[in-house]
Amino acid sequence: MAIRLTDVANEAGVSLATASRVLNGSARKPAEEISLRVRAAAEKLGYFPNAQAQALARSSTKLVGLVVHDIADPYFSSIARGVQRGLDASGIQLLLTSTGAEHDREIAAVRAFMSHRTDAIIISGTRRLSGDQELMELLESYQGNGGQVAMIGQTFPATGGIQVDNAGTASDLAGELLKAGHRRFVVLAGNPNLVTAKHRADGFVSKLERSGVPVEEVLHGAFSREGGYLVMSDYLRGYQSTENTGPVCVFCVSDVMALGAIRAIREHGLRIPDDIAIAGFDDIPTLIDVTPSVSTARLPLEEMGRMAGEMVLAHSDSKLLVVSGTPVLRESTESR
Amino acid sequence: MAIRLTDVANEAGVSLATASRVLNGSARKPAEEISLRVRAAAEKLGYFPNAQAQALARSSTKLVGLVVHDIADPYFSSIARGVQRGLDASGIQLLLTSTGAEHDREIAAVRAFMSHRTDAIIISGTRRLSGDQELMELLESYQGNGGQVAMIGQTFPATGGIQVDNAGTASDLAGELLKAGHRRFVVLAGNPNLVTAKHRADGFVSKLERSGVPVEEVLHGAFSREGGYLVMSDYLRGYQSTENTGPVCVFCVSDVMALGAIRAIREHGLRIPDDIAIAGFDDIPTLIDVTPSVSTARLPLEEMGRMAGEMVLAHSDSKLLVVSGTPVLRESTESR
DNA sequence: ACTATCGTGGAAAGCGCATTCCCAATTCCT
DNA sequence: AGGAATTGGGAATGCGCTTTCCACGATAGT
Repeated sequence: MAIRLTDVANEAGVSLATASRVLNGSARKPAEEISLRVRAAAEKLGYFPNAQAQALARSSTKLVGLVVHDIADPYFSSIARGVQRGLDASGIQLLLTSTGAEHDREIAAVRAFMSHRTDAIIISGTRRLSGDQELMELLESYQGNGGQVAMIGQTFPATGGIQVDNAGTASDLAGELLKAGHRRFVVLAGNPNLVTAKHRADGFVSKLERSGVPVEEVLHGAFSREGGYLVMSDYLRGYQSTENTGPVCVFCVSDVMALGAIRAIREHGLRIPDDIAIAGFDDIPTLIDVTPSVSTARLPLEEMGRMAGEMVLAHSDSKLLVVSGTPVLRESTESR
Repeated sequence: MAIRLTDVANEAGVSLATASRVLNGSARKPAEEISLRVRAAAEKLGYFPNAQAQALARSSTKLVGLVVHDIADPYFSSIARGVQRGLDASGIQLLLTSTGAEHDREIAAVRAFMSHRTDAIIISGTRRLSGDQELMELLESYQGNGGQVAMIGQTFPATGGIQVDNAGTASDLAGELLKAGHRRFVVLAGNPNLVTAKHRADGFVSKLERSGVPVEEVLHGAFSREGGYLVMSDYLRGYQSTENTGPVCVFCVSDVMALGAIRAIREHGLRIPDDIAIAGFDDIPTLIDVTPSVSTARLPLEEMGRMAGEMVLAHSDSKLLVVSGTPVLRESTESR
């Protein structure tokens, strides 16, 4: 069907071995004159190396797999963009899978990547408090076979990657909110089985406790826009901001949840931040177009993706990078 | 390094051929008892088929390539999610490349996909008025070798895909805006060399002309948030909404541009829609969190991606689907 | 001048799997 | 009961490429 290297070799009147040597990065460089002949032949015939065959013969596929929950979620798409950037120069292709946060599909994705013998696997999704056993074993066996693994957000002890200091960052954010004058807090903690959500909530809560301003309520729900919306709607049914205490400040463990919550607040006819203040986590790019501007803890999402990409390229034994977020207070938590 | 099919065959005490037959969808089904033995061996050894080798032996890679401008752009990430959905059931993997809208990288991406012998290539990016020759030839040769091609948005005559009726949709939107009472129009037309941008602008402009309400200005710039911001900022320097004519209605040829423009309007201290009205195109999911809600022409982005995915799976000779957008007027163009 | 090095191109052996033949064992038909 | 038709497993070939390993001529060394 397509042009093979053999055809090019014939056309150029050289052996297969020689053709391979000139067209691909071999250590041995054939003579200039021969090189030109081969290159000319390849050009003339429109030769494209068969990456599958190359992968089989060498033992590297030049493929890396990325698994995310949902590529249309700005959190993940920012990371994906970063990973692309990190891989860009090296001519490596990205195999992408959105799992919809379903555990089974996550595992299936990793299996598929293993089948495709990707040189590395990058996983950006939230680890669970329990039930990650199978995934972990899979990844360890993958690593045992020479595969690189980097996780973004939460890492496994054995795999390494980019670890976010969720608790510390949430704690910092709580501190800033206190400084800003807030004294009433509620947290939308998302799914308590996701370690990311849990660490963020816990970090926030314990900082406030240490400061003598315990949170009023910790509400659980889905770790999504929908979850933020529903839980917030529910909460608002009994909500009152009293004159003397001022508005409650709601901390959502992700910006996406915060956006859902904001929608709920609006529908309830309340004003932000006058009647209720709100803060998120991540600083997804979407926030730039939201009014009022929403307070959050900024994570260098794209950068994190890039680092993960570069990390797996480096082939160094799995490192662990810890990144912290920085609180950024905006209009949504302004107190008057 | 990893377990091979041969190992499984040995473990099960059968031939390589038999092992292959039971573990992969072969026409010939070995006896039940043998099948069980092989499956048990595979399980025990932790066998993963080598997709590269399979691809070489069969002649299909179970890979499809998707090229977009920027995966972090909600327009493209919506489409990407749709494509994933469309491919989901079939166990096909997605090879993703963001090109940053650079022509060279677009071509490089297609080349890479061809090298990887992807079964199909889906391209979602804006065609140019000129300079697409090379890409087109590449795709035709790819098709000649049995590859499926689907383009999303703008298609090449030879390739097929999901064609958006940009002109017609823009025209409809203009019609609605007229009905809503607007009489002064400006269009931020983006990059005039992108056929998508051009068709949208042209469709809008000509509808208004036919209606006897010619647009006041057509402004060009980058087809991006930045572009919308800059061009709008520039325009606003000389802007006045007079009492008798009411505010100008600015049509941006994409939502992303509209968001940039809105930022500019805000910074300029003007209110939407009181001082200036604005409409976009695409209805990207991001809009849901923007206030005031912005008018636009809704495109079923995710659906388009899904259709493209299913189209290339169908292996039918490249079809062409035309989709139209539907105008949806929201707060940003409310006239009082 | 003769042997000990290089430097270079070619032949051939895989990489891991699908698949076409081929052959032995059954089953079927008359 | 005997041969034909059928079933089911195994040996071998090839997918397109990389990479030893060889052979050969050119160069250098003493």
